[in-house]
Amino acid sequence: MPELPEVETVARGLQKTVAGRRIVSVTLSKTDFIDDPSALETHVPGQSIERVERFGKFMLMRLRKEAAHQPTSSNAGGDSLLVHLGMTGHLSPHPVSEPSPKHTHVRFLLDDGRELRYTDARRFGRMAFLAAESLPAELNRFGADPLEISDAAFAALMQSRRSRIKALLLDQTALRGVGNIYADESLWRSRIHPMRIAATLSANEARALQKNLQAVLREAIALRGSSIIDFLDAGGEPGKYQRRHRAYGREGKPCYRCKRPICRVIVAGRSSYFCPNCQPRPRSRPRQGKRRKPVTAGRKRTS
DNA sequence: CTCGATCCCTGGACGC
DNA sequence: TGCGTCCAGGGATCGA
Repeated sequence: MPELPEVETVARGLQKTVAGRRIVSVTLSKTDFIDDPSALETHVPGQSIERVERFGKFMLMRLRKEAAHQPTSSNAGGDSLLVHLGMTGHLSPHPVSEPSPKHTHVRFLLDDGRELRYTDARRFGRMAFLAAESLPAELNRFGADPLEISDAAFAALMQSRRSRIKALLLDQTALRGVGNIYADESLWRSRIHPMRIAATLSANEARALQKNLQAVLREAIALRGSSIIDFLDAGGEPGKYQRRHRAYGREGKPCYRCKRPICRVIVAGRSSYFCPNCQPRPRSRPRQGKRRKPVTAGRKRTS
């Protein structure tokens, strides 16, 4: 499932193989995962792919109009194409002569005779053409990049939330790019239970989580991501990071630290793998309503 | 603010 | 061999 490292891998691959190419035409089949299919068909042909970047779990393809009088400042204010791979999305260039696999929903014909194809069996992905003026608002909906966030901002984020840490890590408006695998891996490394309330993490725990999250993401990028089901990079190659998983997908298998079996619980609607020994349950059950009586003195004024 | 439930969608795993 | 059922899971949405 493409998360930050997988998307980074694909984006780097596309940057090498299709940046600079002009899109000659666009062919759509299923379009229910595209924000505005006709805008895509209308505005993309004729533009060239200036750069391919990652933004959270999105691929951000910056376009440039070939027409002569466009602002030459290039990447500042062009249109762009946003692509989310969802669970099963693939985006890669192929010779047009090569038959398209099933579930190929978008084909961008390039000026060098290849085709950039988007295939996605489950169509959990998303594609959107964004005119220059609408890009900032779209990107602003998302939180900080976990690899770039400052220590202070990460600590402040943890302190400000009463949600369970696993849910917070998955919240794209808080941090962009973290998904189920890397959330679990970073919590395991940090010895933090997925149901801990974020604001109850100590300063040391928060710092450890930040560093471990960043380390996990960097290592995964170096190994070109995790291939669980069918992730493939832009060159059709699987990643290798799944071999390094210490928690994710290991229910019942021994913890790499203490040998006790890894457990699975559902948090934030997602399977969460953790070691019950190394990652102890929070003391009080999160959100149990009435615990103790309001006790005398101070009710904090909350609003 | 935060939660769980529900839906989207298809293919792979599993049981008989 | 074939069929039915369950499950995975990112994200949007809705009601609590």
